[in-house]
Amino acid sequence: MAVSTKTGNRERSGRRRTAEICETTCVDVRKVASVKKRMKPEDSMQRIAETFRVLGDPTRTKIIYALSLEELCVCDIATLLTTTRSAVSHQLRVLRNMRLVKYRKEGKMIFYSLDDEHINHLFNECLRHIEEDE
Amino acid sequence: MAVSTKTGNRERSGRRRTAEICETTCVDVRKVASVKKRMKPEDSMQRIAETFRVLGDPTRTKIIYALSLEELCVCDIATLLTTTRSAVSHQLRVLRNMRLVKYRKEGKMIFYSLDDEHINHLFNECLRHIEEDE
DNA sequence: ATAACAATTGAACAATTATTCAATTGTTGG
DNA sequence: CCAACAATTGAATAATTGTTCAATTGTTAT
Repeated sequence: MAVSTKTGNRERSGRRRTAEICETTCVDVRKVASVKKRMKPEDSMQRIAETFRVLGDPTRTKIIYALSLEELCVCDIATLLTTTRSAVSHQLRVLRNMRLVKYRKEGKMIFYSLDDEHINHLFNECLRHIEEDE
Repeated sequence: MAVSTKTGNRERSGRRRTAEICETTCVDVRKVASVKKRMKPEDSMQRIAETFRVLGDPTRTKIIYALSLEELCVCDIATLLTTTRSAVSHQLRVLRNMRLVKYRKEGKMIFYSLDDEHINHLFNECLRHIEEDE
C-alpha cells in the first residue's frame, strides 16, 4: 500500500525537521512534475501490472505457451505440465478472467485456446528480451 | 511445485483403479506429445515467467513506465509514486537484477534509466492489449 | 574529521497466492 | 435413472513477497 513519506511519520524521533528536509532536497521538482503529467492514469497502470502478473507465474506461462501452439483440454494441459487437473483449472480461471484465453465446449470436454494474438506478440517480445544479451 | 498426478496419490481412497483410468482417458496422447516437443526448454520458461512477474507489480510497473519517460533518481521516483525511498530502492534492486534498468552515479545521487528498448516494446504491446477491446 | 544526506540493506510483518484435497456440477452412454 | 468422468470450486496450507522501520554505507561540503 502506498503511504506518504512527506507527512510526519517520524514525529517521535525528535529530529523531525532534518528528516523532512531530507525528503525533498534531492528531488528535481520540475522533472517530477513533467513525468507525472505524462504518466498513464492509475487504473491503466493497475491493469498493465495485473496482466504482467498473470503472465508471470510459471504454470500459467507454460499454459499460455502451450495454447499458442495448439488448442487443448484441461486433461491435456495437466498431462503436459505433469500437474493436477485441479491446479490447471484454477489457473485457467485466472486466465479466463483476464480474457487471455477462450474456450469451446465439446461434450463434457472443454477446449482452451488463446483469446487474441496480442498475447503471442507479448510472449515473443519477452523471449527476444531474455535471449538477446550474453 | 509440480507433482505427478499419475502416480498413485489416491492409494487410500480404495478406488484406485477408477481414479487412474480417469487420469488418462481424455488425453490426446499424440497431441500432447507434439506440443511437448515444441515447448521451450524449462529454464527459458522460468526466465520468461520471472520477467513477467517482475513487471507485474504495480510499483515496479510505474517505475518502469516513469523511467521510459525520463532518467530519474531514487528520490524523484519516491516523490512521483508517493512512497518511501526504501521501498523504491528495494524494487530497483529487483529490476537491476533482471537487467531491466541501469544506473549512473553522479555525486551521491544515482540516476536510473531503462536498460534497453525491448522493455518499451513489451510495455506498449501490453498497453495495446488492455486498451483494445470494449 | 564531522555533519548532512542520498541510497542501500536486513529483519519483521502483513498480505497475497499457488497447490492440494475433497466435494460438486454437468454431460454422455449404458 | 445410474455410473463414469471431465471440469470446476472451496477451504486449508505453505510459500512467496512488498512494505516498513531502523541501521548502515558512501559521498560531498564545511
